[in-house]
Amino acid sequence: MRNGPPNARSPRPGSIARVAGLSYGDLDGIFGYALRRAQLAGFEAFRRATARQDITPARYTALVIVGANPGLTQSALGAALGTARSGAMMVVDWLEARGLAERRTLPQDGRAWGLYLTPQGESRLRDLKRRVRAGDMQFAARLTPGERVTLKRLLDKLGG
Amino acid sequence: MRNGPPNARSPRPGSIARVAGLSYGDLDGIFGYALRRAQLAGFEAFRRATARQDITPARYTALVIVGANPGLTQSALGAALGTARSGAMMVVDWLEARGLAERRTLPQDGRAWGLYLTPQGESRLRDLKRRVRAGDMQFAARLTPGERVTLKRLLDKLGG
DNA sequence: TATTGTTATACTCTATAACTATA
DNA sequence: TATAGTTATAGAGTATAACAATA
Repeated sequence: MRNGPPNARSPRPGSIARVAGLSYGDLDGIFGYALRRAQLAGFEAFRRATARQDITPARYTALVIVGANPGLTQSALGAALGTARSGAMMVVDWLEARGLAERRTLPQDGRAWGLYLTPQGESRLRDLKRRVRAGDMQFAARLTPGERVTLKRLLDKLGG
Repeated sequence: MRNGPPNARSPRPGSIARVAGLSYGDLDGIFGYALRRAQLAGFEAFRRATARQDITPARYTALVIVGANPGLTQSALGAALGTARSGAMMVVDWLEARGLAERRTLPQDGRAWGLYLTPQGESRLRDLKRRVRAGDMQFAARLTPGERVTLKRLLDKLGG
């Protein structure tokens, strides 16, 4: 059963704090593992920044991308999210059910929908952007400004 | 329906290659997003390195940690994996069903099991370590040696 | 009382396949 | 025939709660 406030996300696996006295063996030599740990800390920062917002990283990503690419099709959104069409469908259903986005027919292609944020979606996105940026800056504050620039450059080399 | 070879993992969401001509808006300024992209690339490297092995990052992590901490309890393993006891149970069931690990009674505590790798588990782990290390090095080869040292240091500052 | 392991259950996410309507 | 969207279904992963045995 859920124990959080209504419409809140269930707690993330999130904090995998190191267990004192435990050996992590080879894992500490694997970049993939270090990336995973850092990314979970980033998830946790996102979760804190969007607490009681019923938002997830995937939903936030969809909001940002639709906002930045009005008229986008669901297939294109699915490609951007790295998910199948059916997954994009569910995200768009979720956004539409909350009045944040809408599907409009496209004159040039009767098969596809164009996706657009509603005014409430735009407003909601502005608020979420503020929260997420602030949480992300707080998360990255463990690094110096120079380290942040370096990290961003190296991550982009690895992840595109 | 599954389309891979028997016992293979289903394909990861994995490659979220950038969609040409799409704007990613604010996402490119968020460390959490860059971390997520890089980590997915790392997952993909892990998947390639362990193809047709029916292994997952979580199972591999469990193997390494049990191997490095013989006699570990399931609760401690769950804490290391950042999962609930029931989740640790399922991983251990999986390892035990394949003869890779075993539960032994602990004289000092009748409630808990001690976890140990079997000889097959040790052997399998040695092979997997070779594969994972090689895949990880290939993945990180996109960086210079100096960049790799720097990245590891910065990730550890973020993820513990 | 608290903790360990266990079981049962529910929920989320995602992939797959089949279907329709358009191209 | 190919593609966009839709629907239904299945599987993996994980959290929660309740329980028995032990501390």
